[in-house]
Amino acid sequence: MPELPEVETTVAGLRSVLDGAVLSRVEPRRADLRFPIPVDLRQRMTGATVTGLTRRAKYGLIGTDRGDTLIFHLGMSGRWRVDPSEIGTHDHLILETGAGRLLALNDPRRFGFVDLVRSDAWEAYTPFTRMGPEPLGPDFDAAMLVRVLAGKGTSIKATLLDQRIVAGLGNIYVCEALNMAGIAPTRAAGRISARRLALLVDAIRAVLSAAIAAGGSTLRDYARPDGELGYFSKQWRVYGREGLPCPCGGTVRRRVDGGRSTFFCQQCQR
DNA sequence: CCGACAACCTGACGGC
DNA sequence: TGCCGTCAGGTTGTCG
Repeated sequence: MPELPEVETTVAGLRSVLDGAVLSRVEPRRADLRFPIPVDLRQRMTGATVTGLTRRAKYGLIGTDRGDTLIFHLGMSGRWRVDPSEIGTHDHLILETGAGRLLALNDPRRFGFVDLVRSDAWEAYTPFTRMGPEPLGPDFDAAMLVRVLAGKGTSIKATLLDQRIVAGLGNIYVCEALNMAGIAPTRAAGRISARRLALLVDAIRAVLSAAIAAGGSTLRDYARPDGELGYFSKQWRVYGREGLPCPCGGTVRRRVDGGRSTFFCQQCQR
């Protein structure tokens, strides 16, 4: 489930294999995922040395010494397989290092994509120019939320899923954070007190940090050959738990908003 | 301004 | 066994 924590642990896993490595083989296995794979990707990346990996929102970035940065997005079902025993149907991009390590970008649904940008201009990459701050970064705080949510009639759930407000949250962690903060998902974003928005900021930071920590300590990394859920799924308070108890003692409910499931507790979320 | 919905895809799972 | 409906982590655009 690639939301911010999964991309973070994925990038950490890739870093241990790729950072400083030479890309001896770069092989797209098909012409497109959600969007076309750049036709010159193989030519531009093959033989390059990886100089660093980072994450922005739900995007991973792999920089090279040629001034190119490979950007990837995992969509709904994407993941990197590390040293797979064989290349499978949905392995769409293969990377091999000079040390013989193998990485395969696997994405059955192909909602993900890869792209190539000049490293000195990655911030100008279109998706990034419209994006809100990193939820774990210094620019995301209660004062900022108060400012951008003022007057908004949109539900707080839809608002937090809007990457222009804050970048990296998805359906799972929005449900979890709203439950932790005791805020009903349907509440109008502009009608939440500054005090409760401060609790929401804390909740978002806490749930993301805990998920990253679980990925880092128990999963080690999200990039691995199998497709098991990360350990953090065991810690879900409401997501996927319809009919089961909320930590407050209430019962978790499910509703559908804009075609997506929302899990929440009527007793403690107002 | 806001919510609903479709589209892009494949796979897993439950019911019969 | 198998068929069918439903659902799934994201994003973007359109419509009313």
